[in-house]
Amino acid sequence: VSGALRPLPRAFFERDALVVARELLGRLLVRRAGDGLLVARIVEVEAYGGLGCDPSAHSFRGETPRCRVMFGPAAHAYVYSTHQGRCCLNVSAAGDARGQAVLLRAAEPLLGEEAMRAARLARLPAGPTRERLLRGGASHELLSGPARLCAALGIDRALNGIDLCAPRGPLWLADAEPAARVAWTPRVGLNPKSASFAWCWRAVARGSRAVSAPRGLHAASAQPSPRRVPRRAPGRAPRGAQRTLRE
DNA sequence: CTCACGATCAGCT
DNA sequence: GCTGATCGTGAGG
Repeated sequence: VSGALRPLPRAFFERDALVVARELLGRLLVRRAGDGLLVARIVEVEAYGGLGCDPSAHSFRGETPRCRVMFGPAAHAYVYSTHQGRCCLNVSAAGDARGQAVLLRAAEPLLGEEAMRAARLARLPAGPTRERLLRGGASHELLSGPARLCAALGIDRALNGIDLCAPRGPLWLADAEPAARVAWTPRVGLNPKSASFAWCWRAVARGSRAVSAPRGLHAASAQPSPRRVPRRAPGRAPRGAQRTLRE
């Protein structure tokens, strides 16, 4: 981690959500925590296409109190709550009231890993996952999921609506080398028979161990014109499983 | 690694 | 009421 960690300019986010998603891979998420900073490298995102265009976007049917931020200016935090009091963080995109946003799904800890671990542990019940994190291993699991990422960085709905370009704000995105290799996949956890399964809205940085595991149905039947690509991490043996990926 | 299951919550129709 | 932009467990490969 080097450089000034200044917020990316609003113009970065005033583009189509798919472009913003791609550009965000490899960039830094920075959280002010007390005296210090927590910094993580973004490795998995999902674009949400917005009003009338993306059936699984909260904004698909128009503005509601919950998704209001998606219709506002770009580069604002849309934090919504999901099961069990968990939260997910999005960044509003486009800024032209199309209702677009990008969900931050996974990241790698770069600075303040122990504080992130402590924040995760504070919410974890006794069990094998708690034991893993207590033993200091599994750092790739710390931020590997949208709600895990929020828990580790202390992001909750108190941050909903904040401007992520504010100079001394609690949360922002900073420049870094963009991810070199990117793969697009369908969204996690939706039905392969649904029409929207053909769309690849999810982007991951290839080779990162912190990418959240596929849940629910497998991506192997993605359309259109899927290409089967063996997934491998640098320096590791190829894994047995194959996933359908589109460049 | 994968899958199936269920906890128990806000938002919406 | 019903439905998830989820996560952790536990069993199986």
